[in-house]
Amino acid sequence: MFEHQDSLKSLRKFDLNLLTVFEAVYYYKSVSKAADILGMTSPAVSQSIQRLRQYFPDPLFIRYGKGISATVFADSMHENIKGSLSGIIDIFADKGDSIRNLVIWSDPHLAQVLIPDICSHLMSLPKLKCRIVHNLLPEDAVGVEHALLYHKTDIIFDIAPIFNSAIESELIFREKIVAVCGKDHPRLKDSLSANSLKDERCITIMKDRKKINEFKSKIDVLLGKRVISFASPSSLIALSVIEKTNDVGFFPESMYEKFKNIYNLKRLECDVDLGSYEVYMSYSKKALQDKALLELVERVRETFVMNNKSVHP
DNA sequence: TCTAGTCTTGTGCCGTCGGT
DNA sequence: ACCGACGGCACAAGACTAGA
Repeated sequence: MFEHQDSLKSLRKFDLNLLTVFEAVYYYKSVSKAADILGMTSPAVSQSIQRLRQYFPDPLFIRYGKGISATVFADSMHENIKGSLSGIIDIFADKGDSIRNLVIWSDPHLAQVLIPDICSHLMSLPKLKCRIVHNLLPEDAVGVEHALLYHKTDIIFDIAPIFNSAIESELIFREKIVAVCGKDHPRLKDSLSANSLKDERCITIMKDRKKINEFKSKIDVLLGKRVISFASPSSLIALSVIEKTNDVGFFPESMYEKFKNIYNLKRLECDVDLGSYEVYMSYSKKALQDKALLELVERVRETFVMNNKSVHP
C-alpha cells in the first residue's frame, strides 16, 4: 500500500490554495497587501484565513494595531511549508525547464561520432538545464520504436529509419565502410582484393540487425566468402583484436579515423566499392515541444546535415 | 475626538461538482 | 443533460486601532 495513501485522501478535502494565501499573509503581515499580490480582495483573503483556522487549533494571525501579527503556531507552520511550497512554485515557474535527463539511444560507434559534439554544444548553453544520458540501442526494432512512442528515450541515432507517422526519422549523414588491418600486417600492404582476402581471416561484428546483415552479405558478394576468426558485438573489442592479430575487419570510416593510432591500424584500399550506410536521427514529433530536445535536433542538423560536414576530422 | 487605514462579517452571485 | 448543493469571491458595511 502506498505509504501516504490516507494522508492524500484527507488532503483531497483540503483546499491547498489556502496555503498560498497563508504564505502571502505571513510574508506581508497584511491582509490587504496579500490580497493585492494574490489578485484577490481583502475580504476574500480574510475568509481564506478563517477557513484555514478550522483546520488548526490556533488563530494563526491576530489583529495587532492596524495590521496583524503571526502567532508562534503560524511561525512553525510557515517553517514547515515554505520548502514544499517553493518546490511547487519552482516547478510552475520553470514550466518543465528544470534539470532533466535528455536520453539518447545509439550504438557505441555512432555515439562516439555524435555525442561529444552534442554534449559540448548543449553544455555551452547556460540557460538549458539538462544532462545527457546515453544508452545502448537494443537489437529489437519494435522495442526501439516503442521507446520513442512511450517517451522512454528522447532521440535515437541508428543506421535504419523508423517508419511510424508519429515519429520523424531524418537522414543526417552517410558514412563509408573501410577495410582495416594492423599496421604491420605481414602480407597486406595498402590494398585489399578478393584474391588477397582469400588467405586472410576476418573479424565480424555480431549483431542481429537487418542492416548489418545486409552489409555482411554485400561484402561476401564483393570479396567472396570470408573465414571468420572472431566475432563480437563490440566494434572497439574487434579493433583491439585486429591490433594483436593479422585479421581483417570492415568498419565505419569515422571509427577507423578515431582509433587508427590507438590500435595501430591501417586502411586498405579495395578494388571494389564497399559502399556506405546511412545514419538516421529519430524522435517523436510530439516531443519536439521540449526546448532541450529541439536544441539537440537543431544542433545535429546544423552540424551533420546542413553543412554536410564530414563525420571525421 | 476625528480621520484614515486595515481587518472582519454578512450577503448575494456565480461557477463547479456530484448525483440522478 | 439537468439540477441541487456547496464553496469561493466581491461588494458593502461595520469594527478596530493609530495618529493627528
